[in-house]
Amino acid sequence: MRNQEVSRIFAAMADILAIKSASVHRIRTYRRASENVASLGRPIDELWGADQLDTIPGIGKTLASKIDELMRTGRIEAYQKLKAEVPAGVVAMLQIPGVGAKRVALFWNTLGVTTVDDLAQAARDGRVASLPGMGARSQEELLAGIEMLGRRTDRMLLGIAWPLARDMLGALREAPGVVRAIPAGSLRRRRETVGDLDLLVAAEGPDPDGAAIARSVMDRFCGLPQVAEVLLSGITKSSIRTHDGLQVDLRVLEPARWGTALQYFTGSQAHNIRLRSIARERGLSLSEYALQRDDGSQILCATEEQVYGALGLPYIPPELREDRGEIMAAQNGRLPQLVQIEDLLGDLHMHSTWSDGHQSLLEMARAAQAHGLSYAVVADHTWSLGVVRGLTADRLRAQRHAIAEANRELGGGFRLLAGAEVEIRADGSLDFPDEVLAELDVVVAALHSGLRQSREQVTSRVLGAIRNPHVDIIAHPTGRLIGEREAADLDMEAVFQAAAETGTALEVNSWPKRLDLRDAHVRRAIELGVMLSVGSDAHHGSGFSDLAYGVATARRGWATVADVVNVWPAERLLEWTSRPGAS
DNA sequence: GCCGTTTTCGGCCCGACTGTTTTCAGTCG
Repeated sequence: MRNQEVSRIFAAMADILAIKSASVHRIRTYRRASENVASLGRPIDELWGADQLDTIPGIGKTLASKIDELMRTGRIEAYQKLKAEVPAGVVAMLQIPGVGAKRVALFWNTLGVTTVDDLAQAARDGRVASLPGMGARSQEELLAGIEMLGRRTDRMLLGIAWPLARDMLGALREAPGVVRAIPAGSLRRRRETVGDLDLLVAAEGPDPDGAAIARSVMDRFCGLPQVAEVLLSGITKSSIRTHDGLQVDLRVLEPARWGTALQYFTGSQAHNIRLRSIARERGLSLSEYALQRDDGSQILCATEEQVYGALGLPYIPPELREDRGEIMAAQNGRLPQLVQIEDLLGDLHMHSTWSDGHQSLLEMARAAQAHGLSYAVVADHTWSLGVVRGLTADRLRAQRHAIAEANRELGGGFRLLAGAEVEIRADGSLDFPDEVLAELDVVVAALHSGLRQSREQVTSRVLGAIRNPHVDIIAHPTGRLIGEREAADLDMEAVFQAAAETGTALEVNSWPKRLDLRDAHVRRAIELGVMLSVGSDAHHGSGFSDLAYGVATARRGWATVADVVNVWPAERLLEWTSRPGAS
């Protein structure tokens, strides 16, 4: 799987071309190609093998031939040439906040600096301030930016960023004149990680242009307890840095322009560029403030539906706005009806104090019920995972009695189903024999060890589990932990095909750190006819709220209710687990 | 470099903020 390698090379080529002052459109082409390859969801090697590289959006003849060259020879001559032209240390200067390609070229060409350290020294010597367009102030900013490089934070998990945004917005809602306050940007699109937060506030007040109200909201924002540093503060836009290093941008606008503003600040950039092209075709110019006709008259949009409507499109849910075909789907009336959190009737993956959970069966059941579910599968770990007190066959049977008792206690309003999160062991076997699995309502199987095995080994383990007639769901299939652990080196195409054949569901695990399957895999799985289970993996009653992240990930993969098994009532689910060939 | 109801050339989104500037260039999203 060489998607990341191709993506990285194209991004690097874009950087170098920018420093060389190539056409901005050509540079953008490389960046877009880089992003599209990274979010492909299937191995680029396969597309290459099938001579289908040109089916990737933004990949034409030239880039396809470069990928082909990489696959055949292991290198891209044009990339090697570019790298030889611009020293790596010069390219690295692009990472400095406030420094773009033009300034990098300026520093390199006039000061002769070829590393960030050299550049810092030049700034300390005062040589930067004398450059055209630079001054004492920008020299200071440059040094501060270089300083920042060292303590830059990684992208933040969705599950951490979301509550942070919620808290900040809660405080802003109390400011006078604020009528709406929500997160925009990648957070609203529910990307698995976010690089910054974009907050959007609609405010109105007594003064005609709303400037005083906007100012007061900005002041409140810059004074929030989370703020470590104010980066910039204008009348429509302010940026701060939080104590944990996350940049947060706030925009304030009038309610009448909410639709265009929300649409614009939600992005993605690629989606917006495409949308604005469509506007141009209709003689309109789209900005965050309005749709403007050629004669200068404006169409104000208070809702996003109006924005899309004016462009002849239905509303496109934020999770789809990545320029991955959603606009064409919208034009053709083929947008998917995405699954919603309210559609989930059950959760097929939760734990209790019987293994490593923190609450009893009854407590977990009541928490699930409080989250709007009507059933949940008790899927505690099994004995091979000794560190979490995994269940032996005897304890598993004892647990079934406890589940029956809990169900009596719960009355008819909620139902616990008997299951287990069975280990797929390093040798490929499951840690319970078929006759034990056959006694369970739902069997979840998962990898927890041996994740670094060879592609052949680890893939064959998962395929074996999928083909076991008792196994209903594969939990967190790739085992990745975002920012901590790479996914196992699985042949995902083979996994999807086997799961589609056997009717085994693949989980979209809702833990913010997992989100596994990830969005691109969800989309590919659906294309191949795989059923999904959005699982909370809750170890505590509060864990069911993570389902929102799992649903968001499924939505980013274009999942509808028809693709998800836990939208079914318990009876239908049980029919499915006892399907032909299943236990 | 890509792409096509503007179709093989000539387009390619739009605006805020900042600093160094007397009208703009660079960066960012």
